[in-house]
Amino acid sequence: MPKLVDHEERRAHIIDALLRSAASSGLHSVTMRSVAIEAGVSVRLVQYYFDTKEQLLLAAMTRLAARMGERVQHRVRATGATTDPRGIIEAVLLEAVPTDEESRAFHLIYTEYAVLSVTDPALGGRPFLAAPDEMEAFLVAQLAAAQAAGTADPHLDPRQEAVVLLAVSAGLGLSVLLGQRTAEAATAVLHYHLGRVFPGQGRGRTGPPARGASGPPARLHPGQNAAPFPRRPGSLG
Amino acid sequence: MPKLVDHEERRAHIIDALLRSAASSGLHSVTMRSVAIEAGVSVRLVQYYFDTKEQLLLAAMTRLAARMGERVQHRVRATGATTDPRGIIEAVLLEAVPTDEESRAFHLIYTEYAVLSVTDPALGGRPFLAAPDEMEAFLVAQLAAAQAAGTADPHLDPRQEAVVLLAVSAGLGLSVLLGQRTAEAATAVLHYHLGRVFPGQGRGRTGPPARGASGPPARLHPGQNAAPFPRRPGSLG
DNA sequence: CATTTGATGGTATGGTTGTACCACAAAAAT
DNA sequence: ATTTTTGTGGTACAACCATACCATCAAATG
Repeated sequence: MPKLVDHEERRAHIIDALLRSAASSGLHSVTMRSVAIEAGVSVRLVQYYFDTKEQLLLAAMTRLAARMGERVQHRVRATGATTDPRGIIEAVLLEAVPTDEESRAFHLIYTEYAVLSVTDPALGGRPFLAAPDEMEAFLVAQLAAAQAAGTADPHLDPRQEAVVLLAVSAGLGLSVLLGQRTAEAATAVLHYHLGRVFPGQGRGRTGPPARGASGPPARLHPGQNAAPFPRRPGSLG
Repeated sequence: MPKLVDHEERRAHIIDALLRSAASSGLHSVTMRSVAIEAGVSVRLVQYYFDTKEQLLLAAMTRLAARMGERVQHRVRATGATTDPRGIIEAVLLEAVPTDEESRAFHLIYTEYAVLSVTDPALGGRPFLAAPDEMEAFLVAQLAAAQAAGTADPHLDPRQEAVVLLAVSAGLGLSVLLGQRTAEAATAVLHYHLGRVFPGQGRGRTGPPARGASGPPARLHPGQNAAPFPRRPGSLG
């Protein structure tokens, strides 16, 4: 063989370029050319390592799903204690709330892929079916453990509550992505809700809220965008 | 003036064609031609009533947002009683869960628009900013009323709880859209959660759940798609 | 009756996209 | 030293897209 080239490394490099390109102007606007330019290679090379655009998009989606798993794991590990169910659950759910620009870009592309995979048969949602299933089972186990330890409300149904938690997390994350809420507001709401699931005296409020003052305003002023990230002048065509 | 033509009626007809086209193969794949064909008119006519594609998409989004409001109102009115907060809230939140193909199509396009509006500056999310704000204020009022009437848990913070409810609704609806959950499972989870907010003996369970049997399974078998709607052979290109 | 004007069809055009094809260099294999 | 193989660049091509332009028909107004 002639030139020694690590194929996987090259593929990863190109995929990263795609993700960067998609982060700035949307997944729908990525083209073979834009990816090639972003990666600093010729279009031919993108063709060489991923025969078709479909395969490139598919590979990027797979990588994205894998990275999601790493992110959650990393967050849980960063919590330190792997034994406190509440901390673990909080870490897992908070991953869905984009805080800085990096995580915002990540979740934006992830969401775009998810929505795209609904209509595009080539993106049969395999990577999106496995992850939530595992996540849900994981949460069920953590909730049950917390109940056994006496920290979680024993009245809860772990199965249903796990689904609720996942939905709250996804819904809040999406609202932040859409600019309806700030990341801080979403985080506060998530903490509030966890306080209801874990009624320990830690964070949860037990008495009724003071009238007229119920924490930081959960929504923004109308017309004000929560996410002042730069919006490129754009296509839509 | 020559031919008598109701412009608004023509525009509505074309917009409906766009929505139908988007429902079947995704918003990203709608083109002037596809809309014209679906509407049974020439491309020139689409140009005539909406000068540019951008304006067409914008008009469709506006109509979509308006229709969302009508849908929620219609659902609330169909409940009959406009005085029972729980019923009203339940109706509002259930609207986000697509049950039949029609509502699935509607919510799919709505979601596609929402995601698209993040990256596309021409779709500055005005229609998506106003609706959730109103919805949230509405829920806050209903929750407060329910608390005053003694049907809702007085420990709740109406502001935060309204955001949680909205997030649960959106998250569940999205999961159904993505084929991760059936509409029935999502509805069951929503009922469960409302039972926790309204701890009356109506639906809510008070005791701890029986071990190993916690209602209908909230998730599907892996690999099985929750929504066997026809997926057209498709582009992705 | 003439003419203006709104509604419509058809077609041309400039640009973009994904992909196929051709060429070539360099290193390994023979 | 020749041949094969692999990585890379450039370019051509067919399809498609949004849009601009040209033409026409019909109706209402003068």
